[in-house]
Amino acid sequence: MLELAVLGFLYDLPLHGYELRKRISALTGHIKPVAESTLYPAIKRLEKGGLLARETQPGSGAAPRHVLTLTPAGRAELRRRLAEPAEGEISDENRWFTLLAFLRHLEDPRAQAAVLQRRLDFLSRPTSFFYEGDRPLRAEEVEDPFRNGILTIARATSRAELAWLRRTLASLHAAAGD
Amino acid sequence: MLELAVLGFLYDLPLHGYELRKRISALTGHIKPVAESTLYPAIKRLEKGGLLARETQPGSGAAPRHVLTLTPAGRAELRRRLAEPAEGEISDENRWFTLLAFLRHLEDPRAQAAVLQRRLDFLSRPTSFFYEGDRPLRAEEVEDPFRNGILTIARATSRAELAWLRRTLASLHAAAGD
DNA sequence: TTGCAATACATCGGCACCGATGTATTGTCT
DNA sequence: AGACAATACATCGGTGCCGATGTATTGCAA
Repeated sequence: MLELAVLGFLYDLPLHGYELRKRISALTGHIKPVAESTLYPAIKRLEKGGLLARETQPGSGAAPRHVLTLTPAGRAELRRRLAEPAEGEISDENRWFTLLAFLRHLEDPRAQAAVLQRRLDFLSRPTSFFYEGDRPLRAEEVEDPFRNGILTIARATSRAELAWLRRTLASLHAAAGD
Repeated sequence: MLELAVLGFLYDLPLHGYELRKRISALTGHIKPVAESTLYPAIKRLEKGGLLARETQPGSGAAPRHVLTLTPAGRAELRRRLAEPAEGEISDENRWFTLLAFLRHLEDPRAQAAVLQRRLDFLSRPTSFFYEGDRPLRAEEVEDPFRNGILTIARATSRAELAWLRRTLASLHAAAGD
């Protein structure tokens, strides 16, 4: 999730770590804050993997800035991660949102549609948080008001997202000329 | 999140690790699968902390079962974690849902209401995933269809959850005689 | 002028998580 | 008879995450 965000933001333009941190905080910070002690090692990892290069730029701020630029390998890697997301990227809303935030970088509407389709398939599978044996329970069958809330909210989210997915898939298919 | 689920399930009745795993998988497994190699160390941790006790029960299955029971300290700890959740439990939907799944164990409707109120406050804060300077952008202002989707879906979820929160808070206050 | 917040980076130790792998038994399908 | 899934636990190495802490500068407010 973190690495995807780093690659995603740098795909647009080179940034230094601190600026990157502010952008990631704005994107997902209200849900799950990003610690500096997580970001800087992540940058180092990506650098060691040849996905980004750093150029030290003195002046302007306090400590010398390290401006980070994606290498061609880094650009390819972002596109790969967007086109072939792990199952967790599809099922976990937090990670899915991060992926969505950068999906435009995939350019090919067919590839974008394929990713949305995976999320649609996931949301279409009949799953619940609560079961009676193997049978998923509906909200109406759950007496506990808090567990009922989980199902009520999840259903509303699912409905809204499915509608959006279908709408967006239609316009992507139109764009691709299908 | 994992520890909370363990404590939550055992609050109802003693279970062995394997059964615990199945219940946790049913609860959150479709979002984020739980690995055995994460569960067993977590059980050990809680045991070492004096929150649960294990009783070896031979027979029945394959390997001898370790039936896990919450100690009084474990029961108190669950109530404490439910009553005083960390900020991440409030902001992260996955963790919030886990908390909701066991909030009934808190019994006192006033304490339950206080927790729901924290979530309501969080959802009421004007935040976005995208900003222009400091100003949060509305869905209508975001051209990228995927980022627009994030805001559209988040708004629908938020609306549904706020309605549920207000409804449930009202009935909790009624139950508490406020 | 003293102090604090913001800018900008970095390290370290502890710990949680996970995939891989191992052990052993029961039940079922072929 | 043999294969395989399910039951039931456990360990180990690698790695990512995080809080605490450190360094150094700029700029604003008390």
